[in-house]
Amino acid sequence: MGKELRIPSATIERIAFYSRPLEDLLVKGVRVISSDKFADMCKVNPAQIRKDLSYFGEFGVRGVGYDVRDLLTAIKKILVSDREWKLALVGLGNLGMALLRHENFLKRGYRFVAAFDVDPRRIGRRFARELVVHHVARLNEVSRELGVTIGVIATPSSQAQAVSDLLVSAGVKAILNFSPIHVRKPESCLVENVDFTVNLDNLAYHLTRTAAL
Amino acid sequence: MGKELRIPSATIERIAFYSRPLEDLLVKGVRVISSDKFADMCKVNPAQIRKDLSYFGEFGVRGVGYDVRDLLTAIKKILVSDREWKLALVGLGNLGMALLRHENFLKRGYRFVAAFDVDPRRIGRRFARELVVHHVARLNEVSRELGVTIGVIATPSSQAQAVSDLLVSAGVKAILNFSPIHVRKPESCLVENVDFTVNLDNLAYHLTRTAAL
DNA sequence: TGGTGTGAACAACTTCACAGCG
DNA sequence: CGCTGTGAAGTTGTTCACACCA
Repeated sequence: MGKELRIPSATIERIAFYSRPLEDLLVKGVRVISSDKFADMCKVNPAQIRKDLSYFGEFGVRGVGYDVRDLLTAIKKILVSDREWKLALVGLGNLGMALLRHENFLKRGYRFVAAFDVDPRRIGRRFARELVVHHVARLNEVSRELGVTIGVIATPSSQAQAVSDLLVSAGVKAILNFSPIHVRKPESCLVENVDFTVNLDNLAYHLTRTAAL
Repeated sequence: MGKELRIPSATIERIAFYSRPLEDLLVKGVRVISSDKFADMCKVNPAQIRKDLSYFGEFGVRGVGYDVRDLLTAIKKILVSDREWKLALVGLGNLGMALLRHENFLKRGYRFVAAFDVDPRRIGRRFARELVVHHVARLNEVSRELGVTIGVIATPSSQAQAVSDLLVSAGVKAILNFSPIHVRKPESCLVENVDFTVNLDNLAYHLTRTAAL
């Protein structure tokens, strides 16, 4: 019924994921899908899907299912990925470069509008039309000017805390952190950490438990 | 007490994370740490840390705390990251290249021993000492020969399912999947999915709820 | 004394089961 | 009739509180 109650963060993550299979269905020309079939695609329980969606409203038709296009639109609205978010990248090493060039971000409304590094060989380099690499010293100035809302840290971990502080003082309210340390930051700033080796550790652990190698 | 009981998967993920701050402490010369202080570093509840560790044994000393070096060793043993795991990379686009060059993997015992692509310009290219890029057609043969245990998918999503099937048929038992689709695979094969845009969706959602922009 | 290890209380999340509607 | 939406039951994970030990 979508009453204004506390929404489980697990629900948000699943909702974000649902949009991908929905896009597939749309491309394939599927118009309507039941929670049962969709659950199958997403590998979750059908009730889970119904409940997740019910936090935000009533999107289905009883006896029929969900209209694929409408549901996708609704989800994008929920996630606020129906607007464009401006990102700043800090650190243009291998990973940073790959992120800049990664097309999925732009497809989903996340646009890099600024990039920063300390290496003189990288400064001044140009990507896409509008994106120039600046020295980190100009982070505050440039970020504010361009209206950056999300910062992406792709520096060595030794720099991550300093970069985070800079981003915070530049008014950036959310950070996606690819360095393997948890940065210290004020309450008002949100951080998501991404560390691939944690995923590998997980696989390694479960590999040795479940399947004998 | 470390009885052989079911271990929460959330515990495994945290244990994997604990090793990072522990390494920092070790470098700084800190010998012993209490669950309180360590919890502070990791931003979790102290009881959580004690309980997580207690699933695997008794590592602490009452009235004192945990020996940093011993605990780190114990954790590596738990995660089986005290041995080397052999990885195969499929897809040498921007992301794939960045992963190959990313030093953190090797530091933590994950070594790329093979790489595959379909682009003729990439095939035959050499990385590090021992790593040559092969055509995907040779995936089965080369992977078996080198004893690959974990496959990493960094191809466009259109190829992800086919690559997954190939890896499975080459006897690979675990996959780290960077493409934004959930691949279909047999029970016996473990998959971890990584999709940065889901992290961004999360940030975007919480940004608009908590802080007014 | 001070900090671990852990049963028991609590909180969060998931699944069930079915009423209710198209 | 079939499938959604949802309270209630069940499951899993987290935190408390304190016995116990170095």
